[in-house]
Amino acid sequence: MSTPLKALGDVDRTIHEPARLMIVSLLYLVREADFNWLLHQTELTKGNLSAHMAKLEQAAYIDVEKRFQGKMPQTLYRLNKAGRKVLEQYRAAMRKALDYS
Amino acid sequence: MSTPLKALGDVDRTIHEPARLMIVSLLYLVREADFNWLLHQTELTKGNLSAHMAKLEQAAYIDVEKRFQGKMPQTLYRLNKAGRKVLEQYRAAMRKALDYS
DNA sequence: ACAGACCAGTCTGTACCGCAAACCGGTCTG
DNA sequence: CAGACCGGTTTGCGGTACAGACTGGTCTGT
Repeated sequence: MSTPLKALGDVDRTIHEPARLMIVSLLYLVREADFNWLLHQTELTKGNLSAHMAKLEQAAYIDVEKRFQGKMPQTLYRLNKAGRKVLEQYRAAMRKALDYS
Repeated sequence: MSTPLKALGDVDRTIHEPARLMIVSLLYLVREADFNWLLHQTELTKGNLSAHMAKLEQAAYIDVEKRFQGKMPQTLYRLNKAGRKVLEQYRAAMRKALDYS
């Protein structure tokens, strides 16, 4: 068993990144969101958001659905089971690590 | 006023880095430590630890004292006022950001 | 006295990463 | 039909974490 502080050594870097932590937390709360909604919530640039979403997809933490809303393309994101689990573990680990006198 | 999640956008990257968060938390708790003690506590490599300490020093979060312990060189680190404050703010921000249903 | 192991760190090279701006295919407006 | 706008992706750049090689010096054994 390792101490809460040492556990920081192996936090999930994919989620630890602030922008992605924000995104993943949002998805955790809303269940589904499109690119633009995330764009406005996070206040990231488009390029930046796109890159982060790609990373989350590659890590297989989110499911991505591309479709057309009328004639305009739209991308939908959902946090999947793996993503939800990783976030919960991350939150627990961080809270423990930050919780001292 | 920004929501706790949005506040993630401007967390202090110097402290957010897991290795450094660990170091700074340790220093917060012990008040003073030398290189080797940190080395063993964190299980980082020497090069890595050295680089992190340099960064913390450059950010002016720690005070560094080089001296000799007998004939061997020894470096002592202490978290200064700025460092303590930044850590406290970071902890508060992270707890808020991670605290939702 | 000298060689080699060890010690406390620092320096260097590499691979990755976050970021914004440029770009792209397509749609809407005048 | 030209130019603004929309939903994203790609590119280029600067910065960063990391491990391993290196440095300057001390200790041990013979």
